Amino acid sequence: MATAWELARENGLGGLTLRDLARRLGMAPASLYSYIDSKNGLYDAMFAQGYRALLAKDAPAHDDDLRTVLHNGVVFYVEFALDDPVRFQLLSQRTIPGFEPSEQAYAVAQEAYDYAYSALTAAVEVIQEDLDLISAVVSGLISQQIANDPGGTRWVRLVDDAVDLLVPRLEPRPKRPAPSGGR
Amino acid sequence: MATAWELARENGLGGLTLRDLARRLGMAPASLYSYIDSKNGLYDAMFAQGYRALLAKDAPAHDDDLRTVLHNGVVFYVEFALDDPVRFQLLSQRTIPGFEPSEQAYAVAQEAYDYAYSALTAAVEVIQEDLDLISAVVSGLISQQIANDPGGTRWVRLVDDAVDLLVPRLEPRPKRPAPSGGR
DNA sequence: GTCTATACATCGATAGAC
DNA sequence: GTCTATCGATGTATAGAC
Repeated sequence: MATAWELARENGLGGLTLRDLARRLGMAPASLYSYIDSKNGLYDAMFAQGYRALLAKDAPAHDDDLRTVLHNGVVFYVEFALDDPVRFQLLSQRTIPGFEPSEQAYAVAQEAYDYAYSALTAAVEVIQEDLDLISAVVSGLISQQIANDPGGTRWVRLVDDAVDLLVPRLEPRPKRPAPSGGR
Repeated sequence: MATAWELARENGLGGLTLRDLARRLGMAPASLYSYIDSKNGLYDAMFAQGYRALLAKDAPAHDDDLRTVLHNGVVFYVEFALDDPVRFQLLSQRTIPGFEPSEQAYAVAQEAYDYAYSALTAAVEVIQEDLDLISAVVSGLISQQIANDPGGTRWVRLVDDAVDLLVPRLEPRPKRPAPSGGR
């Protein structure tokens, strides 16, 4: 798996070939089929592993201040994505023709997203549209950064501005701790 | 070109093969090389043609109201993108391994972006960071829509909300100081 | 079980005849 | 311009040695 990621980073996600992988592992290409059932099976394993890496990353501490929570959450995910653009491409964009994550792999993805949003949903009352808007803004920053200024900071440095955009929309609905009963 | 787009829409951008293209055109695969120099050359021609299609699309009329200008502009580009998701993938995402638009094709892209932003830049004073933030939000909405709810409206229907997010950031700096009083 | 060896269809691309 | 023939590389798959 590590070697597969390595090659994907070198030659692009779609540029990954089983023959290259076998060569670097010192194996015959056919031997790979003892570990994977197909190339898409390899992508599927990488997909799940990618989201497990997100789950393994230390989430920012929960906080009372909405802006802090949102800011830390956005930075958390942007860091994760830009740390390995190829991984982001596999996890968040549908770019490999014919590849569809399996049900099990998709379940890991779902769990990871819940994890990534946990601090936010704990801090304020949010509806699905809020999360969708946030995901659009954040993934937009990341994908523009990767596609149009790889290795640079042209869009990453707009993270604070993006948070400023989003905070007012979420602010009017502070979550009440519910002193008596509730929950 | 039309047949190439047709096949790309059917089999995905990366699923386009010269053999399929030749077969549908009733030619031998090798004959294609009288018209293109390589498969990436074909992608390059499609890239330029895609942006020429954006330039050919009727831009929304300029308007005094910032919100209207921004809203129309966002709808203008979102419509263009979702009208042909494969085209959006080629034009705005770096998804084909080894493909890099040529200098000429990139010039068309630049011209198209100036065109797409013309109404906005005419209405208010904007800096590069404003445009980058807008492009991130808009492309984020589009790519999330295509990747996670193809054919649906889950993210498209958030266009108004996205505009609401952006307007306050652009508002405090009206371009026309207004002859003597406030507008 | 894991490997080597090999086969097959398809891919982008080239050479050369007409 | 279009064709046939062919190349090396690729994904996939099977047979069989150890």
